[in-house]
Amino acid sequence: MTASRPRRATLPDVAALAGVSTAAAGRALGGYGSVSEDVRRRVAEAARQLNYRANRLAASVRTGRTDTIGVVCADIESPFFARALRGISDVAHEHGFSTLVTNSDEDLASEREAVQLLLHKQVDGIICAPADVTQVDHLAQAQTGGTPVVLFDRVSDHLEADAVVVDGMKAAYQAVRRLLDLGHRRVAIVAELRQPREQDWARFLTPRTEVSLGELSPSEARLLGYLRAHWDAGVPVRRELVRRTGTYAAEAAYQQTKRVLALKNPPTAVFTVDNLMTVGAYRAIRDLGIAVPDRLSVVAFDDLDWTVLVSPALNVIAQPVYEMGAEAARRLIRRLRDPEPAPPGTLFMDVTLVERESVAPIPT
Amino acid sequence: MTASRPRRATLPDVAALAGVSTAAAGRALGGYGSVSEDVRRRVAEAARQLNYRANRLAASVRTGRTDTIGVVCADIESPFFARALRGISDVAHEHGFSTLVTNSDEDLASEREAVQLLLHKQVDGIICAPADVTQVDHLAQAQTGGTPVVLFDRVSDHLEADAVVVDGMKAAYQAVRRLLDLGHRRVAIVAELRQPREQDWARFLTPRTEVSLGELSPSEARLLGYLRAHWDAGVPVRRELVRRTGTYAAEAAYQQTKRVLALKNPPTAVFTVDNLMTVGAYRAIRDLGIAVPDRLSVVAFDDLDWTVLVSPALNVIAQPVYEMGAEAARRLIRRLRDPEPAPPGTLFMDVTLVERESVAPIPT
DNA sequence: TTGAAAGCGCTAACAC
DNA sequence: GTGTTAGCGCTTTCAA
Repeated sequence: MTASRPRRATLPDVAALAGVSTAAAGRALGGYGSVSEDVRRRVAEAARQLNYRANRLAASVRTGRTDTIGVVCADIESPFFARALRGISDVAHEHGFSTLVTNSDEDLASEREAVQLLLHKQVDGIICAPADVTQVDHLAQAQTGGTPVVLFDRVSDHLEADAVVVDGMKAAYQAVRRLLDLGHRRVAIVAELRQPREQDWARFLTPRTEVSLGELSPSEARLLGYLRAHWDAGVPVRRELVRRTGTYAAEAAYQQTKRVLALKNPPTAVFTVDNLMTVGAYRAIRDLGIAVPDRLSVVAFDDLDWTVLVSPALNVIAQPVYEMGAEAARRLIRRLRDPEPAPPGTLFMDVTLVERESVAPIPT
Repeated sequence: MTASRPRRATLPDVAALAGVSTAAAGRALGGYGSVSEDVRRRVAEAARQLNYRANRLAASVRTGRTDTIGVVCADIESPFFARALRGISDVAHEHGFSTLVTNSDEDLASEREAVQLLLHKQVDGIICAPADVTQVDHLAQAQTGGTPVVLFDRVSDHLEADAVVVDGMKAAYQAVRRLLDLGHRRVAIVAELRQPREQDWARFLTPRTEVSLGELSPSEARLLGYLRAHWDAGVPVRRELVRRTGTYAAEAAYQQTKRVLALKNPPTAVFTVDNLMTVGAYRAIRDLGIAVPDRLSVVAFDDLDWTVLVSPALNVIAQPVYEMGAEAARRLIRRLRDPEPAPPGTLFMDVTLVERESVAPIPT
C-alpha cells in the first residue's frame, strides 16, 4: 500500500491555518486589495508551513489574464531565433510576463496548430514569425478574438498588425551592388524560395518596382534585392546563378552550391540568404577547395559566431537580432497595457554590412 | 466611443446555440465521455459560428493536469540546448504535451525563480539542467509537491530523480588519453569551473578515485577526465595548462587561450570543454595564426556545425544531443503516466569521438 | 480592513 | 446518450 500523498494545500487551507478568510489570504499572498500587516504575516507563515503553492491557472481563469506571451518561432534551433527569443524574454520578464515558446519549422500547418495551442492556453498576446506571409488568417482570427499579434522578421500585407523586421531587400541590394561595383559579373545566390509561385517567379525576373515587402518571404525579399542590384547596375541576371533549394536545409544548399560552382562558367562571387544556406554553401566551397576570396568572393546574410573563425573571415550582413526580439516584445506589451493603442505599424531596423576578408575585387 | 468587443464565447454559449447541455457540449468538444453523432455535429457547428475558443486553463483547474512539461535550460542560445529542446518537444508533442521553456543562464537564483514559475503554472513535470548540482532543494521541493523532475545533462547526488547525461569524465579521459598516447606532453584545457570550491580544487589535483559524477558540474567532470588521463599515463599535470575562465563566456576563453599559448613553453594540444569555450579558444588560435595541427592539436567537446567548416576540421567529442532530450522527455512522461513508477535512475548515453583533421602526433 | 458569497469556464459524478 | 449539479482554486464584488 502506498501512502496516499496528502492533497496539495490550497488557499482555504492557508486561510484556515492563519485564522482568516480565504479572501484575506488571497489578498495577502496575491498582493492586491488591502491587508493589515498582522494578517499578512500570519498568512505568509501559514503558507510556508503548508508548503503552499499558488495556482496561477485558477487566478487566470478568474482574471482573464495569464501574463504570458506566446511566441511562434520558425526554427528555434537557428541562432537567429534563439537570440531573438532572448530579446523577447528579457523584455517580457522585465514587465512581469512569461513566454510560451512554440516552433513551426516554417510549416504553415504546424504554425496554425501552434497558434491554436497558444490561444487555448489563453496567452495575452502572440509574437509570430509567419511561415507564409500570404496565409495569416489564423493570426487575424486571434486578433479578432482579442489576442493582439506582433509579427516578427516578416511583414504581411494581409494582417493589420505591428511588425518588427529588417528590410531584407535593401540589405541584399547593397551587398550585391557592392559585389557588382567591384567588378563581379557572375554573382550566384543561394536561397530557399519555398513557394515557387510560378507567376511571381516570372514576375520576379522582370524588372519592376511594384512588389510589396508584405507579400514576400525573407528569402524572396533578399532575392529581389539581388535582382534589383543587377538591374540597376545593368548587369544581366543569369538564371543558372540563382539557386533555389526549395527547402530550408543546409544539405540542399550544399548541393546547389556544388552544382553552381561546377558550371563551365562558374560564379566569381556567391551570396547566401541566411544561416542554413550559408552553412551548406560554405561547406561546399570548403569541400571543393576553392580559394576565398581569390577565386570566389563570399557574402552571407546573418552574422554567426563561426563567420570569424573560418579563414578568411566572412563578410556578412548583420541584423540587430536581439533588439528586434526585444522591440517586438515591447510593442506587444505596450498594446496589452494600453486600452486604446495606436494603429499598428511596421518597424524597420537597420542592418550592418560587415566587411571582413571574404570579398575581393575582380581585376580589370 | 469604442465598440465594446463582445465577450468571448464560452461553453454554455455554444451549448445554448446547439440546444444541448453544457456537459454535452463539453463532451462533444473535449472528446471525452460519449456523445451522439448528431450532437457532436450541432455542437461543432455552433462552436464554429461563435468562433469558440476552448479555455484549457479552466479545464486544467478542474482536472489538475495541464499536459505541459516545464523545461529549465541553462542557456537556450547554446546549440546544445536548442537541439536538446527539439528532442524534448518532439517527444512531448507526440504524447500530447506542450513545453514551457525557461532559461537559467547557469544562475542558481534564476533557476529557482524559473522553477517557481513552472510550479505556479502547474506544469505536470519538469526537465531541468541544474546550474549547481549541489544546490537542488527547489527541485526536491517540486518533487515533494508531486511534480516529478528529470535531470538533464547533469546528475546530482542530492536529488533522487531520473537523469539523462553523458559521462563527461570518461569522454574527456578518452580524448585526452589519445593526445597523450600520440606523444603530447603539454595539453592545455579550457573550462569554466565556475565554483572554485577551494578544497575540491585541491582535491582535484591529487590523484584519487573517490569523486562522484553527481557532485560535479559538467566542466568539472571533464576536467577530472583530463586529470585522470594524465595520472594514468604518468604524465605530470601542469597547473599553468589548466585554464579556468570562471565564467561561461567565449571572451574569457579567448583570453585564457591567448595567455596559455603565450607561455614560454606553450602547449602542443588544447582541449576545450564545451561550445562557448571552443568558440573563444578557436578564435584565439586563429588570431595568433597558429598552425593546426602542425603546431597545435585541437580537440573540442560538442560537435557544432562550424567544426567542419574551419580548416582543418576539428576533432570533437559528439554527444547524442537530440536523443538525450528525447529520452529525458520519455522518462518524464513515463513517470507521469505510470502511477507506480520504477525507482529513478541515471541514463548514461554514449559519446562519439569524431576524428577529423585537427590532431597530429608529436614526432619522437 | 475584513468576510461571505458569487462566479471565472470548465469537467466529473450521478441520475435519468 | 444526455442533463443536472457540484466544485476545481482563485479573485472580486459588496456589505459589514
